[in-house]
Parts: sequence; C-alpha cells; structure tokens
Amino acid sequence: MATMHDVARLARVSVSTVSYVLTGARPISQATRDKVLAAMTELGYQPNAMARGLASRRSRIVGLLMPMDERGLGATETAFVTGAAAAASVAGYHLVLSPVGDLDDLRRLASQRMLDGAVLMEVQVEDERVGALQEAGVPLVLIGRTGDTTGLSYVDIDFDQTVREAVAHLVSLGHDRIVYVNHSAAAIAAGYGPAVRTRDAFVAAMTGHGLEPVMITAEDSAAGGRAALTAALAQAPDLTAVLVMNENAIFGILGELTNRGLAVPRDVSVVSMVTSPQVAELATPALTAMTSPGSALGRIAVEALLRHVTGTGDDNHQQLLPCALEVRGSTCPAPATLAVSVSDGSDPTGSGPPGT
Amino acid sequence: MATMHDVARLARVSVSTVSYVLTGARPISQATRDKVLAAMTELGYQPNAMARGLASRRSRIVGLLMPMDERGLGATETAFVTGAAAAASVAGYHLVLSPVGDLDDLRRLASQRMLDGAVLMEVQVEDERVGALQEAGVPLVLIGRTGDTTGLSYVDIDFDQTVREAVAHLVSLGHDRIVYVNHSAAAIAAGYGPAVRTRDAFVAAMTGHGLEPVMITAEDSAAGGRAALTAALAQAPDLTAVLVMNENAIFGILGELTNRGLAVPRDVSVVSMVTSPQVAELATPALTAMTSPGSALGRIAVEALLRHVTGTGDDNHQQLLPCALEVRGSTCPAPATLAVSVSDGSDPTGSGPPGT
DNA sequence: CTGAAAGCGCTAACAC
DNA sequence: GTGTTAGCGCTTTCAG
Repeated sequence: MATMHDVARLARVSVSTVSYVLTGARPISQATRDKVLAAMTELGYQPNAMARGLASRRSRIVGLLMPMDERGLGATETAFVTGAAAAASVAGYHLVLSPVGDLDDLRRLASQRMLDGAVLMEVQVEDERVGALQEAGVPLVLIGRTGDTTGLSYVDIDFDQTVREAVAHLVSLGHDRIVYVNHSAAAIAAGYGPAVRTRDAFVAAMTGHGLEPVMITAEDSAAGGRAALTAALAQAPDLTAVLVMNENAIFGILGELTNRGLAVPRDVSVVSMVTSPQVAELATPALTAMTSPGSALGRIAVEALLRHVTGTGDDNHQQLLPCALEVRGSTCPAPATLAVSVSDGSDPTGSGPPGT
Repeated sequence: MATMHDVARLARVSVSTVSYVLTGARPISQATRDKVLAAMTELGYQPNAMARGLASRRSRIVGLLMPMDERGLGATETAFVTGAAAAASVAGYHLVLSPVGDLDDLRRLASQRMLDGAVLMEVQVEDERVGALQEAGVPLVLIGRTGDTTGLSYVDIDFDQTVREAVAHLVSLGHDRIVYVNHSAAAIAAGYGPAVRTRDAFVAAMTGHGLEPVMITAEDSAAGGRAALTAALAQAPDLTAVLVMNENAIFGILGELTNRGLAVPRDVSVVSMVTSPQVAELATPALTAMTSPGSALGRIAVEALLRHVTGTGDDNHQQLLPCALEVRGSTCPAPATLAVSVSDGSDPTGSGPPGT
C-alpha cells in the first residue's frame, strides 16, 4: 500500500505538496499537480482514512442513525437511505448506517470522534439521541421532528399538506363519510409526531369541508388493521372511504374489507398516505396513495448536515417536503349518494349529517 | 476531550499502561488497572477511534455491504442486519452498513483501510465485489454464495432442506398438484443462486414423492405474481397448492387468487418460502411459511468474519442454515381428492398424470 | 508557489 | 508488572 511519501518521492516533491493537491487547501501549479497526480495513479495511491482522520480531526464519515426494530425498513425508509448515501458520496463523504439500538452504543460512537455528523431517522418527540449527540458535539440533522425544534435542523414530511390533499381527493370524488385509520392510541399518547400531526390535520381538513372527522387508531400490524376496520364500520357503518397512514396495518384493512364482502374501490375507496409506490403496487388493486418524497428527504438532510459540518451555511435548516398524490386503483367516485338522498334529490354536496 | 495522556497523568502511570488496560494486550496488576479505570471514568475518557486505527492498523469497523435497490430491505434482510450488528457490537466492533452501489465506491472504501472486513449481502453468482475486496486485501464473508466458492467463506440458507420440507408439508396434507412460483426466468438464466437451487430442489422433492414438478417463473412484483398465477392455472388447472419464493410476487398471487374466486386455503393452499413472520402475517389469512433464519445468518457471518480478521480460527467457514416451517392459515388439507378419483377409488397416492 | 517539521492520539516493540 | 519511545500516514503551521 503506497503512502504519501512514496508519491512525493516519485513525483520529486515534498509530502506537503502531495497533501495539498489532495485537499486543495492551497494553490498548486498545474505542472506540479500533474506530476503528483501521475505519481498517484502510477502507484495506485489511496489516502489512508485513519491517518487523514487523525491529522485533520475529520473522519469524513457521517452516520445515518436508524433504530432497527424487527419490522425492517420499508421502501420509504430505504429511499431516505439511498438518497442520503448518494448525497454523501457526491461530497466525498462516507455514509454509514448505524443500527444503534442502544443509547450507550451511540454515545460511544459519538465520543470516539468517528462521526463528523449524524442524520437521525425515526425521531421521537422526546428523543434522547439528540441530547447524547449534542453533548458529544456531533452536528446533527433530523428526519422528522422532536417536540421542541429550537436550534435543531430537520427535514420532515409536510403532514398537513399530505392529509389535506388526500382528503380533498376523496371529497372531490364525492365521499363524505371518510374514516382515518391512524397509528396506535399509544403512539399518539406518546406524542409520535406523524400520528399527532396527521390527526390534527385530518380534523382541520374534514372540518374545512364541513364533514365530520372520524378517526380510528390501529396497532402497526395486519391484525391491528383488521381490528381497526371493524371498529371503523361499527362507528361509521355508512363509510365510503378510508384514509390510512400505517403501512403495517393497511394490508389487514384490505383483507378485512374483502372478508366482509366490501369491494375496493367500488364499495369503499382507500387512500394510503406517506407510502412508497412499491408498497402501493403490492395491493390488488394498487393503492391510490400520497407518495412520500423518499430519497429527497435523505438527500436534503445530508446536504444540510454537510453544510453544517463544513461550516458552509446555515446550521439551522428546517424544511417540510410535500407528498404527491398518485391515483391508482383503490379510489373511485363514491357510490351513488345514499338511496334516500338520491330519491329525494337532497344533499347534492354530499355534506349532510351522518345517517341521513 | 480527554486523551490517553490525561488519563495516564491522573492515574500516575505511563500512557502505555493505560493503553494496555484498554487493549488487554498484556497483564496489568489489579491495583493499577483500578487506578486507570477510575481516572478514565473521572475524565469521561473515550479512546479516539482514528488514532487507534492508525496506530494499530485496525479500524475495528466491519462493513455490511448491501446493494440497495429501490425495493428496500425486506424484513428478512433487516434481520440479517440486526443479527450482524449485535454480533459486531458484542465483539467491540462497529458495523457499518454501506449502501455501495458503485463498484468504484467499494474499491475506494476498501483501499482506504477503513474496513477490517466485510460481509456481502445479496451475493450474485458472479460478484465483482468479491474480487475487488480480495484485491484490496479485505477479509470477507458472504451471505449467499457465488458460483465458485473455493476459498471463500459463506453462510447461506439451505434451500434444499427448505424446499423439501415445504413440499413434504403440502404432500402430507394430501396435495398432489403443486406449482412452484420461482423468481423470473431472467434471474434463473443469470444463475441467481436461490432461484436455481430451489428449482433443482423442487424437481428433486416432487420427483421423490412421485409427483410431477411444475414450475412457473414470476417477475418480482405484484403484477408478476398475478401473471404467474394465471400462467400456473393455465398449465395446471387442477392445482391445489402453490409454493412461492418471491416476497414481491406473493401478494399479487394472493390477489389474483381472490380475483378468480379461489379461496385460500380452502381451494388453494399457499406456502411462502424464505419469509419472515412479519410478512407472513401481512396476508389474510396469514401465510404458512418456511421462516428464514434471519438474524442468525447475520450473526454467524459476522462471527466468522471476526474470527478471520483476528486470526482466530478458520478462515474458510462454509455453512448452510435451515428455514423452519411455521404453519399458519394459508394451508389446509387438499380438497377431497378429485371427484372422479373418489368415485372410482383410483389413484390413492395422488401421483397419477395431470388432467386425470 | 513549495518545503520542512511538528504534531494528531494511540499502539507496540524494546527496555527494565 | 511497568515505563520509554518510535512510529502509524497524514495535515498544517511556519518558513522561505
């Protein structure tokens, strides 16, 4: 393995010159640079990452910290990762995905000066990792948001916009009995951001359309989805559409719908929010969904982090990204307004009270 | 940030002593060790990873290289990761997941002496990464197998056993028209290990039971699954069971079955191979599956790698792990043997030619 | 525009 | 059982 000395000797320059052509930290004449570059390629030189890191106090590694629970990475999260990795690679940084479950592990990783910065995924409202990294002096950017974002950089999904557009889509199809299946009650109670924010946004959106917001909570599993649909039908027997933000429950919901002889979308329209096209396509029919801005989230987070790390630019980047409506096969116009309504010609806006 | 010198000074010992209590590379008296440890905690000392790496020529980082395509990590792959991370952590190593898509990126990573070793996931029959890492002198272990495994360490799933048990399960339930839905024809032609090995194992298993092996290929998507089921029914209209090893196609298969009014498991039993419980539970009914030895694969791979890296033990670990049959709701006894058979009492073994 | 040399924080001989 | 010290390969002053 050739070292910088070897390159310097071969190019007949000093080591510092070699170093400077590598880092670009000071101007080098074209002639010298060419000599050095030639020597490098001739020797197949690659700088030693550890030595660089020690001398420069910069590892050129940024971490993507994701709590890996058993559920695995959905396509959405995977998109974060690929987007982030690409952005890091472009900047000459390595992105390492650290499946740190343990807070102590994280503390260790951070204090060992192994990371120039970190992107946190799956951020909780009260996330201990934030404090741990700040104490260790590791710059960070969140994908998601903590409760108090003062002085923190983050990139997150615009849940308000997402819910609003999803509801608008259903309303424009004539639906007026829309049930929202959220994450679990426990998640909401714990203040899990996406669950809380979508809940509020749903209430606002429905109210804005003069409709009554009905929300059901669901455990993150197929069984949870089945139970949620059962509860939804109990609470709103005349529902014509369900809005879901729970990739783990959605298949249970669809299964239970089928079990009850309700066809999608003929009898019930379904919209899945913050969903990747891949998952949407798994269902039959494919799901109309609000597609998450997957790789963009990851890319933007890393770019903001690197700006922070290198001291280039704002160290307080806060940004929301929209989800895009992609209409597939799980939504269609609401079944002809209730027989009674049709027969008496009332309620053409479809915004009447339930049970009419 | 406290350094080793600070610790040494506070404990009134030499730096080397501190270093040795850290590495355990030579015996230290209990008294000194205690002093040093006390000093360390008092200062909140954490060794600098870069300095250690430079001096010891060991980064204590092992890479888990996974080509991240858009599909994302299934629960199965995620289990590899968590198993591997846990094993690395226990040994005091960091596991970094490197989403290297580009071979040049990988070469760079390897030549920069950043990795003490690597575990390769999603191994292809002809995998360029193997050569790249070997040239760079990076020890490696595969999860999966290349075509020629001479001199290579690997851990893989025992596809023979998996197929054999899955078929045996169906046969024991009285099924005799079993269709296997494999990966795509292209994947098989390219020599994709799991596809080729399960194909051969399926033929062997069916033949062993005196049954005719019918295999259909499917693209890795819901649409591919739907098409495959259509093809399967065309080729074997009287099929009573389908065996699948394609997590992306399985939902398409199930959807198409429903579309055609075929109930699972009443009309058709379904077994999914190399599947995580999480995915199996997504379906309604939950899928009977051959559960993959997820985290064990990751753990064993890392343990083998670390033995290799530290020179402790065989650097040629080759091991196959079985999948476990977990019976859920998608299989049941075959529909009463064909009416004709029953009425004429023939073919009790169910091994007659198709179309009887 | 280029060189010389002093570290970065740690490990691992080599001494005792 | 412990101390001394020469590097590991690079970056970055400080000089020219």
